[in-house]
Amino acid sequence: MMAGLKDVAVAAGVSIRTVARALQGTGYVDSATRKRVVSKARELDYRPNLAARTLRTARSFEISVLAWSMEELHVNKIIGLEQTFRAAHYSVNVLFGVPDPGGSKELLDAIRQRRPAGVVILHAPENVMSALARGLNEEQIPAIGIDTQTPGLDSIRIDRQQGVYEAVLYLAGKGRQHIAYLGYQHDRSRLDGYHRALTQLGREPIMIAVDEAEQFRGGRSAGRRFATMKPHPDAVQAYTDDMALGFLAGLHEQNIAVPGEVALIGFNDNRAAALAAPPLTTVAQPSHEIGVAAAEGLLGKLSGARPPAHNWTRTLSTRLIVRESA
Amino acid sequence: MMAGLKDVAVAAGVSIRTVARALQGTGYVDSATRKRVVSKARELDYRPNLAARTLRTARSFEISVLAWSMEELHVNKIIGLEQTFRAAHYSVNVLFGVPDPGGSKELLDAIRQRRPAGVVILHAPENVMSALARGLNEEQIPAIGIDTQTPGLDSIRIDRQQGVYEAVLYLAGKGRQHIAYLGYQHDRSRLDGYHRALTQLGREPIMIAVDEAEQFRGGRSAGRRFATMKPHPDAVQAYTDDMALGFLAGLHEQNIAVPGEVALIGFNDNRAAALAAPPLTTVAQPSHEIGVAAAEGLLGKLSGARPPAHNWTRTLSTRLIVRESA
DNA sequence: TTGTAGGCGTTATCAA
DNA sequence: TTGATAACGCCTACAA
Repeated sequence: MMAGLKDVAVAAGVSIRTVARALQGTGYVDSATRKRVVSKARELDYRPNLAARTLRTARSFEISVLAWSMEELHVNKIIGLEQTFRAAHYSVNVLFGVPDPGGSKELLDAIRQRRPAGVVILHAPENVMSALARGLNEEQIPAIGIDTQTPGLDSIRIDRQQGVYEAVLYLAGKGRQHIAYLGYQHDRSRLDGYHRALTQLGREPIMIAVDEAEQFRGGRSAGRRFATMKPHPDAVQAYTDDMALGFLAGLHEQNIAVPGEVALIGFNDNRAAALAAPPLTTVAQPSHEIGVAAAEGLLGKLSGARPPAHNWTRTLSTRLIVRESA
Repeated sequence: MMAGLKDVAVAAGVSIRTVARALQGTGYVDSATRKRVVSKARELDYRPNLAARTLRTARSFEISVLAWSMEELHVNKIIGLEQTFRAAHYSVNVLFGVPDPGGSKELLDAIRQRRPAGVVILHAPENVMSALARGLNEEQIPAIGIDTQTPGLDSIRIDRQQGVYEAVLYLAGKGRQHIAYLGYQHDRSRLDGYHRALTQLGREPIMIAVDEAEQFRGGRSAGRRFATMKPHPDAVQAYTDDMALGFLAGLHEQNIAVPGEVALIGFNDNRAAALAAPPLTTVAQPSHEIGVAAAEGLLGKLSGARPPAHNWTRTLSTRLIVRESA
């Protein structure tokens, strides 16, 4: 059996209370006593019973992480989360996607029952997010979002705009003259970065608009049309790696050389980017770091520390990974 | 505040003992009373306090999942695990890799402290595995492995041999005459499947041996040598998608057409396979199903059900995903 | 500086 | 068929 407070108390010849004080370092304990207690505790391999502690303090040491999908990019964030929380003696449990759309109620119930110390919410559709944020607020459960924009929910964000901006300047620095953007018209963040860079360079933007929801296919059909495009780009910044890889596939079918004829940069640094022919240069999200930052933010809240200026919301920078496609 | 047993008891005008009996359906309760209790419980949205229950019963409803890396293939397994366990009212918490090699002690401690109802172990180096399996055995914590071979640990396995066998027959069925295997000499499972198929076809095996640990690079340099190979294959079964994609990159540099000149099949169905140019035909692991099977196995153990013939160990089949490369 | 005692919400024993 | 009541292991107000 695993040793409890009482076992240690008996072994050290003191009361339970003294053991508790000695172990958690709070209150006065004679230093000789403390030493004896600590050594006995170690010897018996004492571990607090978390269930008892949670029952007593009404405060669990679990963090629930809510993920609607488990796309590759989330994985490293979650690893960052888990490692940081574990180091702080919290354990993480991940709840994966609620299938039904009206299901935020059900999800909230699952969370409430688990009574987590805090919740991390990965990016999800806005309606789900706001319902959830409201619910957690009512329950007084501290929460932090990753890549969310919901009002009232602190969030760790990624500066996509700046990432694309820098990538485009990199392309220009390599001597590319006609730098196009491949992506959706309606999604602003990256597109704004592109426009900012082109304005600064004093060049005309070239938009290769994709309207297909499936990114690889959208990129691929754009790649197939490449030869007919006017003006003819010699560089392309894509919305994501998926789309860039589709584009690459389309170009490949047309025997257009990358980076010879066109340089290509993706976004996200999916694993597939490194495995492409040629390996894709791309703008990487600092996924692991994002997870760590979110965990730190939530731990800050839990510790009751005074929030910093931006209320725990932070924006992290991307990093350009140069491979062979540009 | 969340309603407890006592609240329900007061509301229903009975003792808490009766409420407990009514709710867990054990022991005699007057059916009218039961109805009243149940309806009150629902009305008050009663949820058992899991910490209290765990403290009392010394039995948690948590499953620890041990993963040393979070490579893409593991993700779907873990999702399958989590969903299956959640449906059975268990929650899953994932512990990610211990960096230090002698760290299985530390990991074991983390597990012991959490006192999980059971543990799922994803494939890891054999020395770690066996230390862990022994430790869990000593602690009497039920465990199941995924893709492990450790004696004494039940495991859900994948029939890679058969998967490659079928893929090679598929290539032959497409009229390919010279089917090569690209991979490591020392790794038997897939290679055995390849040899079995070639023997059945009455053809000579063609081995393209890779000795580089980094699979993409190994595959790529093999692809670059392709033109000089004798006998000259018109089809290749690769060890993994990573290696296949490297091979594809090498071929691409040499302007060798796929599947025109060479057909190519990968293994694993990594996401990158679908995003290649051309999209890669590959042998898929039934990852989600593996997770479900592991969860079911462990739940079976937990329920104390009599183990089936193979002691909860099962082997699942792969599935050929036909895309454009073959 | 140390110890006693009560309670967190459940389950389970024993009586009624 | 139901109800007091003890106990799980920990934390902490209060007393010594």
